[in-house]
Amino acid sequence: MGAAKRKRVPRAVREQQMMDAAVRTFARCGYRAASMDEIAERAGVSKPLVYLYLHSKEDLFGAVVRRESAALVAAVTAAVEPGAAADRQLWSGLAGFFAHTAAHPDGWAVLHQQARAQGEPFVVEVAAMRAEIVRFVTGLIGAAAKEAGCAGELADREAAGLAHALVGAAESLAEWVNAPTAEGTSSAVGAAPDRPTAEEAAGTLMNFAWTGLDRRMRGARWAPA
Amino acid sequence: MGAAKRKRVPRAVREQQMMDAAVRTFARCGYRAASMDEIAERAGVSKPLVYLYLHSKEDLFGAVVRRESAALVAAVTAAVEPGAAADRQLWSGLAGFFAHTAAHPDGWAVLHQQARAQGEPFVVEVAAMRAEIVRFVTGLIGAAAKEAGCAGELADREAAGLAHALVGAAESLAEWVNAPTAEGTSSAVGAAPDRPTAEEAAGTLMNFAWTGLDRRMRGARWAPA
Amino acid sequence: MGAAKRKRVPRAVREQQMMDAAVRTFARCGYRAASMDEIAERAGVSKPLVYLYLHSKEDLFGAVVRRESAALVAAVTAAVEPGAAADRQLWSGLAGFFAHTAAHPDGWAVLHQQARAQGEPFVVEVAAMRAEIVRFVTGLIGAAAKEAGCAGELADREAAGLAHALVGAAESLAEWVNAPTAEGTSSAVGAAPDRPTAEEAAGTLMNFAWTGLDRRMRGARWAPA
Amino acid sequence: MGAAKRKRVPRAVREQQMMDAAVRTFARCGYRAASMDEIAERAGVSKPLVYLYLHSKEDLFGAVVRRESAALVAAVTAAVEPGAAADRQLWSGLAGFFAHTAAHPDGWAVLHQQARAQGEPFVVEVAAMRAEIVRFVTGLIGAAAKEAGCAGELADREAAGLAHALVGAAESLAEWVNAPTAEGTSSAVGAAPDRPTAEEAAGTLMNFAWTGLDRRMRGARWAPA
DNA sequence: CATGAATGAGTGTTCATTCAT
DNA sequence: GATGAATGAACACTCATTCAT
Repeated sequence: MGAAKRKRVPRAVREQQMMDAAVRTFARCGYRAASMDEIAERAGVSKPLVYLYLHSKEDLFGAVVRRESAALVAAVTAAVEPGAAADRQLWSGLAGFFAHTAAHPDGWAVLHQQARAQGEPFVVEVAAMRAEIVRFVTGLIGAAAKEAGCAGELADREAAGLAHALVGAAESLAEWVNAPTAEGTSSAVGAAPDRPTAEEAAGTLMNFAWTGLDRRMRGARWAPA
Repeated sequence: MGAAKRKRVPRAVREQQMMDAAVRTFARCGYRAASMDEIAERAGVSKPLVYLYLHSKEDLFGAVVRRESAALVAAVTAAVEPGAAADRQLWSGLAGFFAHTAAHPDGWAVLHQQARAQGEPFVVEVAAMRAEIVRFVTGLIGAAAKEAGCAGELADREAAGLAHALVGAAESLAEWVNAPTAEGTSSAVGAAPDRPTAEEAAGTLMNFAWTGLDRRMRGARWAPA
Repeated sequence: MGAAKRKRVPRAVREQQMMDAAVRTFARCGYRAASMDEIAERAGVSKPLVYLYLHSKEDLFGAVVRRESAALVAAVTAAVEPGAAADRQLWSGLAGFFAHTAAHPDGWAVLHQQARAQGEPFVVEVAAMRAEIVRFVTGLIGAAAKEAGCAGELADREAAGLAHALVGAAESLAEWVNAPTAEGTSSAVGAAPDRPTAEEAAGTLMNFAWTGLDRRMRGARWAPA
Repeated sequence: MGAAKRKRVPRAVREQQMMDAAVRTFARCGYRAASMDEIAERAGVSKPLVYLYLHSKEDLFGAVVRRESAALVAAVTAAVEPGAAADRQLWSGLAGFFAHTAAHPDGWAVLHQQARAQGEPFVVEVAAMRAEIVRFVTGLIGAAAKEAGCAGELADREAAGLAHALVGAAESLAEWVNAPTAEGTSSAVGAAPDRPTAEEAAGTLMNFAWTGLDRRMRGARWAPA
């Protein structure tokens, strides 16, 4: 009696609620500044329950990082059309990336800003996820080169470098595009009219990157002199 | 005996020593996890002296961010040849950027990872510095468009977007190139034994970006269909 | 084993224990010199618990001041016989005051010496309590004047001044009476071996003050010439 | 050169300047909260000089207490007319007391609020000074009793109690009278019109106390029944 | 004589974490 | 299963105090 009796909720659901609260809190305060008290309160449970289910702050953060990493990779993977041409695949993957980060800014902040700022265990985890994406992009670039009929022209190492650059460009663009206004909900009914959609952002980047890649794959080169 | 008892050192010098220690500590532990005790010890002074000169942890971090920001901007600025062609300027600026981040990884980590993960005062400060660089790159892209004789073709807003993408690509490449070991998990290509020089990294990026920009400025466009 | 490990005690009780410890510590060391460590130890709990319940040193001191103020006012109020004559009421109130300060010397020290030596928030609080008592005494003086049939003779402002003087006299007497040892330096009379009871002290003060008030109310005046 | 060369000043003068600064600082912040840095700065000298002359914070506070004690006693002593009648002497002494405390509120605050709130060494010192004044008043009361021709009627112990009460009443009245407006300068050109002068305050107190004493000395008594 | 440089020791405060109920 | 009660360990910050110059 009294303050709205807590409903009995299965463990899996409670864990998700806790992680939801943790994502928000970690994104807004940073890993260290976020307190377990605040997370528990935001999740609407008592602190010992958080420890019972998720064992420690470090474990909780790790779980959050893994969940958000998986969600991002899943979103990008689901966005690409498997059989399409390499450029089309790249474009749709980028669109998926922009859409997901726009829809889940807190998750993206945890991955991109918080996890990378903490020590060993987390940087590695998020780096692995990023490496997976880079590898995927590297593959697309290689495939495109093959499609263009000039396989040997582009060394594996250079392709990897280009993929890294492209992924970095996408991240930077995502931050720029999502920055000014605050946490939009997913449905996006009231989005500002001048904020580009995910597809537009992907188009802008392709416009810049793909043409460069395309010419590079055909043997063009820039030299300082 | 032992650790040179209480050497008298002028204030300006001590402040630099403290900030050096702070850069290392903040880069390795993050802002919150770094303790003033550790910073003081690494600087070879007592904690009260740090407070006497730099007033608070927040002030110290701010001073560090400003010093490293200024150093990075100075390095990039010093690297470009003022009268040269736009592409040449871009290349040399990129080379300066890669060289500086490779030479000062801790400073770069503080700017790129730590300061952006903390709240209001610092994100703004480092964002301002980044904006300055983006503006410079935007200017170069505009100049290049003019040199190429196709001024009206490229909207200001698109040029800014391209600049953002390019800076992001450079940051990403810098992290890849300067990484202690490769982040590959499975088989992968792995890190090359010979880390590329700053000029090489700048070349790789120009090779990818400039050719794309060049074609884009001449009206080429990529479209999803 | 040893000091009763972690006994579970309800919050309300623990808070009183903490405040008891705080009263002793603040009275003996002063507000600033008292350390939260010492208070916690004397209360038999750990420091974080003190902070969990009482939030800060300032809050703790404020809570102590309020509790002791209320206790003193309650003791004085409870001592007076509501229907009695004004002089009788005054006498019994004084007796209550002397009895309470003698029984709770630490509480009295916190109110009279420590709280008044600290800044804004506390001086005001204790001044308000004192003003309440002064107001009560002022009322009694006025009532006595009416009883004596000479209402207009005594201006309100003079009555307030007399009340202030009387309260000050009582405070001073209380300190003298409750002093651990006499403060005489040279020969002096020294402390009497038998400390007067509260009723005796009240009598002494009435003997001095009431006769003066009585004559003053009948129009007597002292003039320097 | 540069910032107004400090004039060479004899030690005795410098010490007085330091103690002036200390009185202000101790009165406003309290003993513990006052920092030697602030005192030195307010005195316009460097901190080591304060230590050279006054050895420690405790010594400095002690010196201040002694100086202000002596000044108060001297002011009261100088105010009484040696040969006059006892009541006249008491009145003029009270007037001296009110005048001095009004003119030196910081000194009075240090004696009455700060010194009494600190531990052993200072409470004793200020208590001794107070005892001296109480003894003087006790003597006056005895003399008055003798003048009134009823020596045996008033026991020494009761006279001492009355003196304590009278001194307490004076202190309380002084605080009431000096409280509302802030630190007036000594000359008192712009004093509020409704703040009583020292002579008026002394008159009020005599009006109340002396008539009571007078009757008491003639054998009158108040009794609870 | 006077001071900038320097520190040991301590303060209030917070947090992740556990147990008894 | 869920929670109020409780703590060990650490951290940012301050201050009285002393040398070397």
